[in-house]
Parts: sequence; C-alpha cells; structure tokens
Amino acid sequence: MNEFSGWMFDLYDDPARGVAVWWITDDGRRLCTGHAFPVRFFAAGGAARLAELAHWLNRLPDPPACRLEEQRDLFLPQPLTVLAVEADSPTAQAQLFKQTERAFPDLTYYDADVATPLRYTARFGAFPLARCRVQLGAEDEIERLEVLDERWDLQPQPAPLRVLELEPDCNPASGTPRALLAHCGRHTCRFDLRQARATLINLRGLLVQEDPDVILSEYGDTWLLPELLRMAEEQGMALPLSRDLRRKAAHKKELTYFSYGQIVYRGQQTLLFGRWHLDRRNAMLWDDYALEGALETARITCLPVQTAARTSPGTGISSMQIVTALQNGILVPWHKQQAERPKTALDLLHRDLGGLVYQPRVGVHGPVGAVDFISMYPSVMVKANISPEVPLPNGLEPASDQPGLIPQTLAPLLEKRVALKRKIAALPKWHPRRKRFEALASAHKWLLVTCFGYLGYKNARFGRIESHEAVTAGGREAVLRAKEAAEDLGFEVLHIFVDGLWVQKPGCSTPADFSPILDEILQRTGLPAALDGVYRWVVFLPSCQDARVPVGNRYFGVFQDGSLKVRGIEARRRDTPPWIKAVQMEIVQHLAGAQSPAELPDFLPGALSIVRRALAALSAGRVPLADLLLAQRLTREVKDYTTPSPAARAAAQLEAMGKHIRPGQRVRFVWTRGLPGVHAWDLPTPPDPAEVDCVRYRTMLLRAASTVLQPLGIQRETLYQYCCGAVEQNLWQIPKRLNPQLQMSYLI
DNA sequence: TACAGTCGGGG
DNA sequence: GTGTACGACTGTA
Repeated sequence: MNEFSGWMFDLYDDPARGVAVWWITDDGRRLCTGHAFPVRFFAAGGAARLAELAHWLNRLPDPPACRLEEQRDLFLPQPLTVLAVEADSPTAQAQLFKQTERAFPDLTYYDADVATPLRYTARFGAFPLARCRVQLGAEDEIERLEVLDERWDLQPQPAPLRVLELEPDCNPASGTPRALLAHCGRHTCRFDLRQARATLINLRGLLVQEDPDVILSEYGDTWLLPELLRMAEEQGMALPLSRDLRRKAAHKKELTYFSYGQIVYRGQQTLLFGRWHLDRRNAMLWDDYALEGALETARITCLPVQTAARTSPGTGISSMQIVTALQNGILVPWHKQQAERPKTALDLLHRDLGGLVYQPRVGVHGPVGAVDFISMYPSVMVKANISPEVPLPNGLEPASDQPGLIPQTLAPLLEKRVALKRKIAALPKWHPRRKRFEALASAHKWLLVTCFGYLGYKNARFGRIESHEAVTAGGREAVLRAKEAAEDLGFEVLHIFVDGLWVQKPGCSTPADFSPILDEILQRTGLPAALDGVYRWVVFLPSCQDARVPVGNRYFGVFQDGSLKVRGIEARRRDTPPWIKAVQMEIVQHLAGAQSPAELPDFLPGALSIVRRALAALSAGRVPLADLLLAQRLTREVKDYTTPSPAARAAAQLEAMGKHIRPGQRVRFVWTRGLPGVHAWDLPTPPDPAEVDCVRYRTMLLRAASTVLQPLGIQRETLYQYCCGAVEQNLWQIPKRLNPQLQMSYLI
C-alpha cells in the first residue's frame, strides 16, 4: 500500500484525472498524484424550464447525471429547488456549464464558476501547504486524504522549499539586460543573455539538477520568463520551467481595471505547473517577504500560491467567503444578481457613508496617547453580526445570534491576526521570527480591510450595500462610545479619525496611564482597542488652503520610543521625489530629539540648517537625478487627456519611442525647464542634469519643509527668505522658546 | 479663479 | 476579475 505524509504543494485541473495534486513528501520526494473530482453546478428557474434543461442534458452525447434538489440561496429565506448537474471533472464542468448557459441563458446558476482549489478545500479540507496523510491507489491516484493541520495555525511546520532565484542585471523597463543572475542553494551563476544557447543549456541544467520548487524572480512576469521561453523556442530547445512536463507555462494577459476608486494596471503573468513562479516585483505588498506573504495568503484564502501572490483586492476575501459558503451548503451565485433594495427616505436620511472624523485641535500637543480600534470594521462585522443575509443590527447590537456568512469567514482570521499581534508585541524588534510574523500580519491586514469595502461592492457575490452602511454606522457608534469612555475617565479628546482617538490628560505620560481607556472601551463596545503609543509630541496640521481650518488626516509626531509617525504629509505621498521625502523626514527625525512640545524650539536651528544644506546640495548639482524622480499613475489613455498631466506628457515622450503606457501604469519622470516640463525616466537618453528644473524642486522642498516647520512658527515665506533670500542668516533671530499653547492659538 | 488630475487611508 | 468614496492639494489655462 502506497501511503505517505507531506505538504500539499500545487493543485490544478487535469482533464484526464480530475485534478492533479503535487506533494512534497516527508522523505523529500516531489510527487504528482491524480484525484478523481466530480463537481456539480446548479440551475434554478421555473419547474418547466428546469425540466427542459434536464431533457436537453440527457440528449447530450455524454449525458451528465442530474436531479432536482433543495438548496439554500443566501439571499432567500426558503430553500430553492434547483437542478443539480454533475460533471466528471472540473474541466468537464467548465465546458458543460458554458454550453448550458448558452442554451439556457434565462436560468439562474450557482456553483458554476468556482475555482477548483476552493472546491477542493471545501470538499477535502486540504489547502496550499496543508500537512496531509495520503493513501494512493495503483495509478498514483488519491484514495484517501487526511488533513493534519489548519489554516489558522500560527506556526505551521514549514515545507522544505528549494528556491531558485532569477534576475536580470537591470530593469528591463529602462534598459536592455545583458546577463541573467541565478542563485540556487550554494550556486550563484551569471549567464550571458547574448549567448542564448549557452544560457538555456545552463539554466536547463540547473532546473534538472536542483529541481527547485520555487522560481523567485525579479521582472519574471513582465519580462524574464516570457523572454526565456521565446529564446528557447527560437533555439528549438525545451526549457522545463514547469515541473509537470505535459504542461507549458501559462500566460495571463496584462489588465487594466478599476479597484478602490482608481485604475489599476496589472502586468502580464507567467504561471507554472508543479512549480511556482513568484515575481517579487509583481507580488502585492511584500517586498522582502514575497514568499512568506504569498504562502500565508494561500493558506488563508485557499488560492494556489502563485495566484495568492498576485491576487488583487477582493479576490482573496471573496475566495474565503466562497469556501465558507460551500462548507455550509450555501449556493455560490454565478456573478452577482442581487439588486439593491430600494431605499426609503428615512434610510437616506440616516445614510452617511464613511467614518467619523473630528476636527483636531491644530498645533503641538504632548504627551498624547493614541488609541486605535484593532481592525475596527472587521471587528464590527463580527460583533454586530453583519452579513447580507442577516437582518441589520441596531448600532452594535446584532439582530441575530446565528453568525452570518461574513462573520463566520472573518472571525478566525481576526483571531489569528490578534494572536499574531500579541506574539509580535512579545518579541524584541531584532528577532527574526518577529519579522516573519509581521509579514503574515500584513498579509492578513489587507484581506480584512478589503472585506469591508467588498460588502458594499455591487458586483460582489455576497455583498449588500445596506450591510456596508451598517458597518460604517457601527464604526461611528463604537468611536463615539470610545470618546465618551475617555471623557468619563477625565481625558480630553484632541482628535478622532475613523478608528483612532488621540487623548490627553495632565499627568498622563506612560502607556499604563492610558490603559484604563482600553478596558473601558472594550467594556462599552465589545471591541478590542490598543494603544498605538504615547507621543512625546504630535502636531495636527491645518489645511494648506486656509490655516484656520484643521484637516483630519495630516499630522506627524514622535513616540516615546523615538519612532516617528507621519500621515498625509509630502513624505507619505508616492508622487513626492525621494530627495524631498528624505529631507522632510530628516527634519522630523531631528525634531524628534525634543522630549516635549516645550523643547521643540531648541531644535529649530538644526532643522533650518538641514534645509539650507539640502538646497545647497541641489544648486551644486550634488543631488542624484534618481532622487529627483517622481512617479504618477496614468488614469486614462494619453490621447484622452484634455489637459495632459505631467505623467501624461512623460508618457507621450515614451509613446514617441514606441513604448505604449497603459492606464494604471506609473510613469517616472523628472521635472525639467521649458516645455514639455518633464523628462520621462525610461527614455533611452537620461535627462541632462543642466535641464533639471531646480527652481521647481526648490519650491517643492521648501513647501515640504514648511509643512513640518510651521508648528514652530515658521511660515512658508519666512522659510523662503531665510533659506534663499538676501538676508544674512546670522541677522535672523531664531525664536528661542515658543509657548506651544500660544503657538497653537496663533495657528488656529 | 476654475477646472482637471492625483493622491491618501486602513496598518 | 471584483470598492467606480471623498476631500485636500497641485498644476495649468
């Protein structure tokens, strides 16, 4: 009897065997098995129409089994009579459904377009990298499958992955790579790309001898792998990138789509079979932890690792919801058919999208405690049991104690994240495991964040706009209760922003001084809150347009451990050149030396000299061009701009060189003098340093500097005169000591 | 001054 | 394949 235990590695449709499942066994083998996997989809509609469908199916050359059943549609109170159609394999199901839908477009379909790995998890409990015990039959097909661990384990036994790293010697977007660097185990090789044949032979040697599980690349999706496959074709050679030799690499086309209110560009992808290809540059947010992040996202979402690594907002959480639905015997709608319930005037009256934002008290404050709800919106969904099929809660009070689909999906994820956070807090900053946990926590974070928005998305399978609104209402309720809690404990609430409160009380300066608030908040809301930290000082900035108007999301400060937090200012923006970011952060870092608001003026002279030195470096041409680069996203085709943005003008330059930039792609450029005012970075010729628009960069720097210096009484004009004007610097009286309270009223 | 275009925010 | 906010801010006409 062939039995083994190991990690589930990869899974995909296999027309002949049902699904192909790859394993890394405990004794180190890489094994491909088949698994018979008949799957069903359902059709709903009038009885007569369903009978016609059954008749039509029976007359197909290879008629599938079908029968009438009662199933549950999440949005319907009563069970629904459906025709269940069973196909021999996922491949057959996809084909059969396509035919069926074409012949009977008027019916409502369920479980029709569910990704096979999700069905597999729902049926057998196995997920990517699950530890399993497997019993095989004579043809290496799975006969019995026992899953030994859970998606929610904090420290699953790591699979012994063999990694081959591949990267070109430069960014193919801006130059022509000459060499390919390969790193695998003990070997590091450099292949000359101009010698195609030798490179391919060597690379094939590496693949065969080392048999890596993962190809971890830079630019592998957008350039390297397609290029290698093209070279192989040209040379008439086989390049076994996929471990499954029957399968070639799969290519997914580039795509531009709307998400999160903006256009997103996703480059093309190259996916392998029996081996993973992960492109570090194409993995969502993880950088150094591309692999860890992808593995965790795969465990949680049940999506294959290669998909999980590249998946876009919504897909991950949607996958989790689908798995929950399948496990609970709830039908998964094909597309989304639910229309919004018409709203009453009263609904509209109560309707206020978004979070609660207070007007902060502008100026310098300290010490200040920052209290945040932990994953507020997901916590609200779980606490108030908000789900499309559950009656709406009253504030934070759930209308039913039978957990809905969404809370069921979220609760274990939230728990896992909180447990991770707790572990992170207990580990010292340098600890390697802390880094790992942080990578995992950040993988969870955006799944949770997306889940909230996804509730309100009209095309989500399990979304409902009213639920979405109930979440924001619950959030506001929670924050208001938190405010009352803090005030009842004698704290002054300086500012509220969506899920965070900034509070202050004379004599309170240590975390312990603020912790009673956390308990009180938990008491009154049932939601967990945490102390983000205690600020030595924090500055809430006024609007740039009107210094009398505070804005909720522009602030910066320094915590007692010396770490900085800045929000909404230039340094946080992705269209700010690195040089400007760096100087602005250097100023804040310098100001961080102040232990209290009262000490801040002592650090003004140093801050001003940072600005002067930076400007001197700029005019002396000592700032590297790369540090003056900025990137902006195209929001439409270049020709569709009425007034071309700088990015559009840079894109036009690239277009003239035959390089088309798609909406959603970022364009990098430097500001230059004269017209068109920009020089695209990815042009074959770099900008002439003499062309750089130094005046503009100086203005931008002064603007960024004055943002962080204005609480010290330095206005933009003053800074300009001081740094660039004719006034001798030593004639300037630097204010020695400002009363922060006075300063505050001045700014207000 | 008005309008067009881009960004953040959740951590 | 999946959030078509909302408001602050900057650049251009």
